[in-house]
Amino acid sequence: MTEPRSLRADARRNRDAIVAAARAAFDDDEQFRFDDFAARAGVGVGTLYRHFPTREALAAAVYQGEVTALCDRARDSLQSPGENLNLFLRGFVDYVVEHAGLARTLAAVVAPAVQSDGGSQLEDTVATLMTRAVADGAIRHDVAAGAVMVVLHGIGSATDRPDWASESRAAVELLIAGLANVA
Amino acid sequence: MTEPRSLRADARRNRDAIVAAARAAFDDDEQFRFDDFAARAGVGVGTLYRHFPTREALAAAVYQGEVTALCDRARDSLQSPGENLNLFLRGFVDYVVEHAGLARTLAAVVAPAVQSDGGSQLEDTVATLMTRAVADGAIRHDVAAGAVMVVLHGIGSATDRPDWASESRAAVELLIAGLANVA
DNA sequence: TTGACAATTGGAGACGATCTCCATATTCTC
DNA sequence: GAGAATATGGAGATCGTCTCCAATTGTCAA
Repeated sequence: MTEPRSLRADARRNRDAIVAAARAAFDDDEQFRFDDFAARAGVGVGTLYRHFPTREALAAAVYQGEVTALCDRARDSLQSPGENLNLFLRGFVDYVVEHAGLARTLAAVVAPAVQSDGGSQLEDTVATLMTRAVADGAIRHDVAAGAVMVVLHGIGSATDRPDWASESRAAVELLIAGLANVA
Repeated sequence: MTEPRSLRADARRNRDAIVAAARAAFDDDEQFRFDDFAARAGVGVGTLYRHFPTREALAAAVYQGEVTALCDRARDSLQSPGENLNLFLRGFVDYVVEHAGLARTLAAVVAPAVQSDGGSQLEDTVATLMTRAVADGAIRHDVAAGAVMVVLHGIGSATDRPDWASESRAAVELLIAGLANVA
């Protein structure tokens, strides 16, 4: 998914160091000049720019890692399809709430890049969970994954609201209620 | 709400011209250097900076105007409280979809400033509509306006999704379904 | 191991956007 | 209409972004 093209050992090391440094900085909600990420990762500016031509590219790489971690959780659950979906949605909020700084930064920077890589990974996971839940009769069949994504998007980008954490949880419950099969 | 402090006539004129120019530029999704807004409004850079110290401040002023226009609609409706709320929510999506460029720019820039002015105006409107709908037994009583705000936030900030418009409409229907009183 | 070649690096400096400052111009008050 | 208060504009300082290439480091065949 990332780059099957083999990177020279030092290049890969530097790349990873940069992503790790950026992740840490984002998570702490620190504000950095783009060049500073280089210093922080112990590499030169040139290196930073070769690996990540733009701030968005860097954010996308961090985002990618986060999303993968998040989606991996969806596989381990042994509940019914309906419960599975609900657990994933609630887990999503918990994760995002736990990493507010990260969410804030990523939401601000990553939007356009998201379509390409990690965005679809998240969407695929949601879509799969929903398809199974529909087959199980647990949720309505007439709702596309995209609608759910829009709500999740809101959770990720409303971090500046004073009462964001609890409101986000409430929004997910609202979402789950809306999805429920009322047949 | 904006500034009760009297501004000199020329100052007010310039301020308005800047906001109008910015609104137009945002709506067209044009990308501008901050200084260019000055030229566009026919004023000097200094004037721009005095009125709007930051890009955010300018975006917030535009946002403020938009939100006011939006909330004014809520007053004219003569339906039942429940229908009223639904109409407002659907109207919100329509408006935002209609002005995607504006939404995109504002969502990207305005986040922190939103709390102060226009943000609460929107939230107040939603809260009022919800309170009435609850009183009328049309929607659940256990959902705070904040949860709805988070969803609306998602609609405003997911503009980069390829199928954003229809997904946003679907998200609102999901929201309305979730709010429905299932008693 | 070693030499030759390719990939990668670092950071000085060019570039360009942002923002400050203040002499001048406009509006307001009496 | 004079003086005080307020607002203006844009030249230039400032500072973050990004390019470029000589020097370094990793790779691999012999």
